[in-house]
Amino acid sequence: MNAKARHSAAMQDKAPRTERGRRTLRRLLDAAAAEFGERGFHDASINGITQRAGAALGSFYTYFDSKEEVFRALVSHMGQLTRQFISERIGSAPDRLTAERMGIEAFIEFVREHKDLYRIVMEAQFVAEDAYRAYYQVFEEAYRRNLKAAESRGEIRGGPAEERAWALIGMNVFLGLRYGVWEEDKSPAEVAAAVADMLNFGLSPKPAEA
Amino acid sequence: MNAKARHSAAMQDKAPRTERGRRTLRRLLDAAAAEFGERGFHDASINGITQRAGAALGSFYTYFDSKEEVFRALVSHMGQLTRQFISERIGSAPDRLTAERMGIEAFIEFVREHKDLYRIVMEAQFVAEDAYRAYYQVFEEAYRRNLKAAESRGEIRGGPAEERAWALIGMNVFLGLRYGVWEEDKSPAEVAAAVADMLNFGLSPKPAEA
DNA sequence: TCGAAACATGAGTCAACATTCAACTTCAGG
DNA sequence: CCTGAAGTTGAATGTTGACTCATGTTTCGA
Repeated sequence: MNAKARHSAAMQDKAPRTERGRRTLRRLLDAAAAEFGERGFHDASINGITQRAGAALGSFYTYFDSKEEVFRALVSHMGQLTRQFISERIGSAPDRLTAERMGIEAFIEFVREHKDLYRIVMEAQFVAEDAYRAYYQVFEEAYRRNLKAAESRGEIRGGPAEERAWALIGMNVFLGLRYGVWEEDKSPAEVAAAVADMLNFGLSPKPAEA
Repeated sequence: MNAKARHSAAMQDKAPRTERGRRTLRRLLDAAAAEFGERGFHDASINGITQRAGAALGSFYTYFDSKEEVFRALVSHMGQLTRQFISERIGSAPDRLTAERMGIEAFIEFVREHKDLYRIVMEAQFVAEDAYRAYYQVFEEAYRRNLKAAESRGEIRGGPAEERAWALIGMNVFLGLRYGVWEEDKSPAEVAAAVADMLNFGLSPKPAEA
């Protein structure tokens, strides 16, 4: 996916045309991720971004229309990275329940490796709510599809896919926050195994009615 | 819980001493909740708050030291309201699994009635992270205690309480966001029932091994 | 080699608040 | 009906930082 497509229509005119331009854009994007991740949207400054990127203040506006636009670009970028990483990691799962456990493990690992971008996604709820909703909407749809498919294969018990999807997303998000961003005191595998057990068999000591 | 205790040591000197003062403080608090809830921390202005409260700009500083301080006061206030509401609602539950379902239902209802305060809590992650962590820490501890107790009563299968607690918190948070804040297209009871089934019996079509 | 398109630069502009403060009002107790 | 503590007022201050733009430099096709 190239820069032009990634940043949508608003960027058409600002897309770099030379190799030098592409390098500068990349540096600005990396710098912005670091700046936003460390200081949050409002405390981040364009100055800080260009400083980190080793570019002049004005250069920022050669590639972006506003502070919010880079932010949105980063949210969208994170969405793609995440989906790609997770889907690669759970691709080898023999069934949905295993996929669920591997997904949790992979997600926590991923968050640890991309704390900056992850904080940006979470902050998007307040800076670019539409981008935030879109981000999770995509996950919800994927989850729904996967749950339906697994149900029809008999891998899981039948039930409403939408509510389950949001519940699973919430679980992942908070596990990522607690064990990925806040503290790394437990291994992702350990956390995933613990939660997967609850997810597979439930909390009830008695099995479900037929 | 009175205003002095609620807003901690930092407010000692600013506590109102007369009835008139208490009324103004209350108006400012309500106005601040509305302003922060609607516009977010950074777009909210002290001017907007005092305007809504029908007070003068300077009066704000008679009761608060800074913009961030009211914000923190509101986060803490929301924590108390939430815990009180939920615990009242699940007080009558015969067992933990029922409590879990009732808790989800109550939480979604509560969020619907307090959208402003709920957005403030979520935004606290970026405005006052310590307050945000403290908020969820309290829930985690309560969850852990409840899960342990239920386990020892044989109401639920044994397992790691901490990971389960964070998973359950995440579920509730996202269900509250989706079905409480974003869209009210499903009844809280419906959502709670759907998720409680997954929580009780798991997704696996086969029961857990002994 | 030349010219134009791309790109880079950073001082300067400008509006938006958070916060302060000195003057003013209210009101209860004496 | 006086006095001082409590509360109210909003103009003024000061800072901050996004965004502009005129000027300069680099790249590259012809």
